[in-house]
Amino acid sequence: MLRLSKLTDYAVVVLVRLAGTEGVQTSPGIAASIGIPEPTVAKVLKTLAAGGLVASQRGARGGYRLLRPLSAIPIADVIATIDGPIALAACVDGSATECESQGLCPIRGRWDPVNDAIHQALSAITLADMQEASVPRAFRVPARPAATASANVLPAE
Amino acid sequence: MLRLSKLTDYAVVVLVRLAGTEGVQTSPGIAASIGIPEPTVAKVLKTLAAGGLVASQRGARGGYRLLRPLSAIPIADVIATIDGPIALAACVDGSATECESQGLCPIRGRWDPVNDAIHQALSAITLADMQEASVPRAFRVPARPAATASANVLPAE
DNA sequence: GCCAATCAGGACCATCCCGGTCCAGTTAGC
DNA sequence: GCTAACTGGACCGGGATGGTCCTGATTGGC
Repeated sequence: MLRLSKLTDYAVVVLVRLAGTEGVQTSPGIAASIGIPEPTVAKVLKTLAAGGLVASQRGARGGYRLLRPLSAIPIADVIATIDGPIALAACVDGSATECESQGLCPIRGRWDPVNDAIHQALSAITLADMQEASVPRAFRVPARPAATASANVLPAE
Repeated sequence: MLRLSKLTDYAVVVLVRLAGTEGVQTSPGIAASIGIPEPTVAKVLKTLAAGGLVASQRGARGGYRLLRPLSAIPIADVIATIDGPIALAACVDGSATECESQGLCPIRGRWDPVNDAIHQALSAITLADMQEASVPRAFRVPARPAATASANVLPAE
């Protein structure tokens, strides 16, 4: 299934959401606007800040803001920030864990080309590619001030 | 981390090992030769047989044999057989599970191009690509009959 | 015709990792 | 000084994964 962590999925949503505004946005505000539990969003944002994808402003009236435009953020970066370096299996050069049967394993280290291929593929696609097209126009939030955000981001339903 | 299941890793090793002989090989024999617990190898082989990558011969003197040369088996097939269809996240068209906040999610369904890119990358690399080159010559088991396999597959070193 | 070897297919369990929550601490505006 | 917000850590439960075992079906040999 090639499982990608759910946190990474959230991160993409959060980043796209963050791109919709010019000022900083608080994690409670973002959480409310995308319908993800607040502590989880906070954790994602903290990780993204540590990874240098977003900037954090502490204190009152603080929040997070995007450091680069979506078009300059390949998904590989997001995945690497949240999930750690992109590597398929344990049998990769970087990993410290040696597979126990390495003396017998006939293809040890051979996952590298596969990893490279995947890394290339993921580096070629940016968040902007994921955002544009086929997104319902209703959700293209156009730089709305965060002030009243928590009140009316939810479509009337 | 983009975790790939360990079973898939085993499957690759098993398939490469299977390619080293012309006749059928039993699962205990393969297990002994690659240093992986026998029941686990049996499970992998069963799955591979169900997926059409190997053929099984039941009864006494039965075993498994490869159906295609390694060069005709893209890793995407192995992964799909063991781990299920290649899909990164839950937010994919094929998945029946709807993400609960789909009304709010601004990029729903947008993982598809990413999945396609990864699928292409994995389809372009075959098991032969992973086997050849940079493998110690000692491990290039040259079509050795399975009869005495369990005794001397371990290179003297 | 019987027996042994081997695959088939399931149930089953333990362990690890992930997702999610919470708390104490720090910073910055008012 | 107080409050709002980020920071960093610990913490815990659930689910998936890896691994084992058992029973049955099939085939070849004696």
